[in-house]
Amino acid sequence: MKSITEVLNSKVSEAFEKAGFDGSFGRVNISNRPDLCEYQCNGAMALAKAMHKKPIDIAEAVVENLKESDCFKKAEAVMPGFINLDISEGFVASYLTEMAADENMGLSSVEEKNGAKPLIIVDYGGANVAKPLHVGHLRSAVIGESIKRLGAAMGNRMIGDVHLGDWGLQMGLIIEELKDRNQTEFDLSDLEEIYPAASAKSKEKDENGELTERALEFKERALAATEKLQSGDSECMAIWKRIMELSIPDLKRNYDSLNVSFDLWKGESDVQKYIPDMLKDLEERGIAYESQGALVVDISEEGDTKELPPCIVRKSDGASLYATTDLATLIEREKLYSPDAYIYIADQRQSLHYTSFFRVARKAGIVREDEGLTFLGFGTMNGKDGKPFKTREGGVLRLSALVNEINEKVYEKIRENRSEEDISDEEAREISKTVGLAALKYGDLSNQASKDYIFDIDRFTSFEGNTGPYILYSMVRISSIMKKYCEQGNELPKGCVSTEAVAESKASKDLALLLTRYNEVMELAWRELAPHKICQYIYEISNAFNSFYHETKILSEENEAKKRAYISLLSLTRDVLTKCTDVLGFEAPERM
RNA sequence: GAGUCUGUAGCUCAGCUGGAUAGAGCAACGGCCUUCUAAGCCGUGGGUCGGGGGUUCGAAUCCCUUCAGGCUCGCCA
Repeated sequence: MKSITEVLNSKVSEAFEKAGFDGSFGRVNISNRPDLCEYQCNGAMALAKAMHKKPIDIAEAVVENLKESDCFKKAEAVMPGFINLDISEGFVASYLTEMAADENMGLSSVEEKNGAKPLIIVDYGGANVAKPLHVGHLRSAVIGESIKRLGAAMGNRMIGDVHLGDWGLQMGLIIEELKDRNQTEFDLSDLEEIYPAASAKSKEKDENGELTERALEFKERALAATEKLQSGDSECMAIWKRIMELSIPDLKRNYDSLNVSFDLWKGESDVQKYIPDMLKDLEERGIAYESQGALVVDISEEGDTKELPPCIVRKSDGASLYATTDLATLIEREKLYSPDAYIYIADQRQSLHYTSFFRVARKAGIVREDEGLTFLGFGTMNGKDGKPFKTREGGVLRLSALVNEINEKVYEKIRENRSEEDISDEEAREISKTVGLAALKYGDLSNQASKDYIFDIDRFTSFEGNTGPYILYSMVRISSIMKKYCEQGNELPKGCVSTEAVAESKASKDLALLLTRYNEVMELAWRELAPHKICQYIYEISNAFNSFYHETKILSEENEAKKRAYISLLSLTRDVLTKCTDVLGFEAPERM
């Protein structure tokens, strides 16, 4: 279904052409002066110079051709040459009716490529086995999940891969720590304690800030153990398997609590087998060469503002590193899935790594020319002081602790507002989880992904204004009305929004106009990989709905047809909000 | 030093393919619960869009310059 802007564009372009002007100037925008009009076209002013005409004359000539259109309620030319447009209620209603009848609510699916919808792999999460998830993993999980869902909503076939860090030094550290403790058996709670202890041991420093001998010795052993593991030592492998057995279900639980899920639980260990051949091939084809003992690939390209360092694909000690694994992963994905595009979601600070590894992938022909490689870098989560987020004690905050803290605050809030008889303790706890998650995710996603942002628990849980709970609250209000409407013995109207409902008041028209923009907002958010645009959109819808709600008595409306018309408008509002929040990765409770 | 990103109200953020009076939320102040959930609604005050140039009929938005801050800069991930 064409977006409302596209429809208006074509109408206004036609009017330009009919008046003898270039139709491409007939582009419309949402008005920045809502007091004057709903949409505006500024093309007459841009055109005036080239035509050597007064902008107002052009505008007036165009407006003459718009007067008859049943799409516009008002079309007027205003000095110096603005074309101000109001959309007719009838047109809005018919657009919304078509939208309501469409299974995708007017969202056009992406085009097929080679007979199938595009296949896109999203690489996010970045969890490390044996290390608990901490707040640093939050953004990747939340943004990645949203991008994956958004892509799917647009009709793409999306595959989310957690891309586990399961083959690195942390394994060696744990193996050696177990040895030091003479321990062979361990469970999850042991593991949660062992890794931090081992990590601390390897970083132990003396009063001068130098690593202690014990730390150096321990780290050396851990490196050796990692090496042993990677060469398939059976004892190390056994421990590794046990760690994986314990850790992966735990990670899944953690991600579950965030409503985040992955289709693939692949890790670095899965792609080790591709590395020797890959490096050999790179070297034989002259793409990689030795430099200072390491194997590197030149990645500089014309147009670079700065000479980029080569990408190291094998360390001078022969070990592999980040780029090696990422390239090998790409080889495996090509072999297994051969997708149309990749989206990597990671900390902005890794952007150099991604440009460099993308270039190697292209240069080596690991991915096809037409295959998309996109890096979406996110900014740091800072505390109120503007510095990277830490606990009060200065440590890293576990994700689970953060989630619990938020849920607890939401619970308190519910108890402030609802009594025990009203909402049972059990239900209140359930609702806290749902609302808390929305607070957390909306707080994150409503900021531009690429920017740093201040993570302020107090603000996110205060639930006033532009927050996740506000959105949910609006949805709950709608649900409540619909439920009562059905209890009065009515059936919910399906797929028809009447002109009467749109024209009821300024509030209803505002709401209706916002709803017409659903498909273009989703398309824009997808094109720019910008979930915050969806947040902004549902915030505007919530505002418009609440204003409407406040001034319109819905259930007590005596005119049944009118009541039904209101309900159909609210029904579509709820559907749009539900779909948008679903894409953002949270949902509304039945009540709150 | 080089590259890169950011700088918009007291605070947190939108707006940036140039358009008419720069928008929200929080905080401050004032109204609205016998009526569909007040986690709400309505209103008031608050801004040299870091500074300076330039392009343009028109700049928060484009270009140059300058200041301030963040981040990155071959064997960590």
